[in-house]
Amino acid sequence: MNLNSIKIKRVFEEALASEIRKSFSEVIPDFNVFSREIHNSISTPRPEQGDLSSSICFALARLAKKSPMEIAHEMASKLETYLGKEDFTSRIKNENGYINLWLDEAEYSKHVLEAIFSEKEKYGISSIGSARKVIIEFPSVNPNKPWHIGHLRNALLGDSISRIFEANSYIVEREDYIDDLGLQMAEILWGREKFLHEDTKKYDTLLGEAYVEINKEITERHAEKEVNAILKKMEDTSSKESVEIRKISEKSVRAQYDTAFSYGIYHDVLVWESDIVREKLLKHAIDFLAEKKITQKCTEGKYAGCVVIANKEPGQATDAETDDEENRKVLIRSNGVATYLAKDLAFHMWKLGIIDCQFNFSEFIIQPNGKKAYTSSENGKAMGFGKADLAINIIGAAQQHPQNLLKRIFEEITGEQRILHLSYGEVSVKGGTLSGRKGGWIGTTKSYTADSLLEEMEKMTSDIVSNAEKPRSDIDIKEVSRKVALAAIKFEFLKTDPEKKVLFEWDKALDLNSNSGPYCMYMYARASRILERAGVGKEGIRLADADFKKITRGEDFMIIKQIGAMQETIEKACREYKPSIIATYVMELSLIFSNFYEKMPVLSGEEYRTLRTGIVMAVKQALFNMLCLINIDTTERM
RNA sequence: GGGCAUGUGGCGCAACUUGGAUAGCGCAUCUGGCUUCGGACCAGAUGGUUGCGGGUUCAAAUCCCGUCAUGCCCGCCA
Repeated sequence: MNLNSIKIKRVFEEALASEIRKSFSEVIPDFNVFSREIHNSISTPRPEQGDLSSSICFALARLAKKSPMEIAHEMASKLETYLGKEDFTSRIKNENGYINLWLDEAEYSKHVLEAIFSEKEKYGISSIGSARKVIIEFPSVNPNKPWHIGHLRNALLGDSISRIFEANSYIVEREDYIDDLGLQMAEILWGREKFLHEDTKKYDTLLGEAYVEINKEITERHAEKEVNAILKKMEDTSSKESVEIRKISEKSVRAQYDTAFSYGIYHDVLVWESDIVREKLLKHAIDFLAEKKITQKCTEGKYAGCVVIANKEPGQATDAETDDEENRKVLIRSNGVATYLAKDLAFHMWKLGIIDCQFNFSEFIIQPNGKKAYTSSENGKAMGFGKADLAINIIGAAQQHPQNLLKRIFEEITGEQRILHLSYGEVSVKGGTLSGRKGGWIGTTKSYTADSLLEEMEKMTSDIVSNAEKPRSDIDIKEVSRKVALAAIKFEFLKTDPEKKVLFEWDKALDLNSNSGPYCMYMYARASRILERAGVGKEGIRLADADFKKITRGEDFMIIKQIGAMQETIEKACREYKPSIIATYVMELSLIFSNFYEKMPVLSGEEYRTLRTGIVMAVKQALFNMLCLINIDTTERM
């Protein structure tokens, strides 16, 4: 059994609960409520105060009308009987009213190293997902432009969240929604002859630049009606307009996916708006909602002739008195055309398997990781996509309201919370926004595309790699500088809480001094070299030869504790859907490791050698596993 | 007008969900450290009324009320 930080916490909690039940049950009104308080009272104190700590005596003090110090003193001595070798607990002390628990550092270290050596890349994974299927949608960029740095944030978040959910035993389907029937594509169609010319440029960039021109022209010539006429024709998926725009879109998406691949981002399935329309998914959905009486058809008033739905977010009352005109949202306009929300509802019904609508799928592309990405299509065959237990949408904070509406409607339909919206703050640049319409992504000197960001970053890293103080002759400069560039970008984007908005500035983005991605990679490379020097090959070391009595209360044990907390961290990142939690963990581990090898020589000193080599091996594995969750590649040398 | 989010040393962030011991990390600034397992490194120092004002509590960055600032959302657009 793997006794990591989660289980030790539970052991401590149970000991506390059982002792408190014995001594304080008379003053505790509801023990179930109080056990929650016990759970929350446990935290990790600073190292000199122990390995786990509980502040529960303060709560008991009020109930029992005694001082917390007194209670802590009595409790500590009673809790000593719970200490046991099998839990690796060795000491209980009370201090200032807190109860502090110490682990047996030798035994716990041995246990953690054994666990990580036997589980290797599986160490730290959790089973909380219990094979439930989750469909994660990202980044769903319109096919009329290249990915800019805002789309990149979305894609990196989606990719990392996918990895984190997989590490928690969810079955993950990475899905990308392509809106090839939107207004923007109609505009492309309107102006393609005048503005879209073949070029050596990447097709998505070509299209994006042409689109900005086209949009300007439409505004100047007041051609909105002509565009709308095209849009209407596109709705018929057999029309030549629809067929042509699908062709243009596919070419553009392939170009966008070259960008995705350069960042190591992959998908399982692409779903196209045009296929949704062809398969009449929308009609099925509207019928379903009408049958459930969730929607209604208005016959009079402002929304006469429309199909509408209550405009309320989760938790808001849906009773009749607030159910006036203002609180409705249109699904089908009086002219019979569906709104965006209606389409989104229909699509989510497919995602969650609420209505049965079989799309056909065919192979879209074989990705560099060897996995095929499939696409919905007119021809092809039925496959097992969709029908998920949970749908996660990686969508900007601007869409909070429609996403909440969506969540609420599905809560009404299914009676449970099966849609999650991972909302993230938008990326802006100094001059303004990254608008696709106005071309904000084009920038003034360098364009704010994901492609040029990687290109610029690679220039920087290749410079640093080749001009290092002690240049290495045994590395492939191109390969290493690309890996470092990617690490720098990914770490920078993922270390920040998704909720925070980001102001992108070139000089800050390219400042590698303040970036932790390469630092963590460096620590991995250092660990590799130490092991190489130690002569550790594939067979590893004999842990039985390690003298665990030599573990101190310094950086060595801090590393052990950090590694023991890996599963806890992976679960937390999943529950809160925050890759930044993983990034912080990796950063902390790197910092401790750096301190460790500075202070504690690994190779000199026979009696320490096997033990510390083992710790270095464990660090290397832990860094690898966790960096993988934020899609950062490691390198043995740099 | 209504709703959501954000506000923490000069800068960028963490801790807020679940109140707890001295508010943690990086950059920048200053001072030190390589004949030693890789200097993309390490040690030390300077720098904070956690936007502001109340309240709850033995205890508040964290919870509650108010307030200010910034950004976003609120269409028979997508």
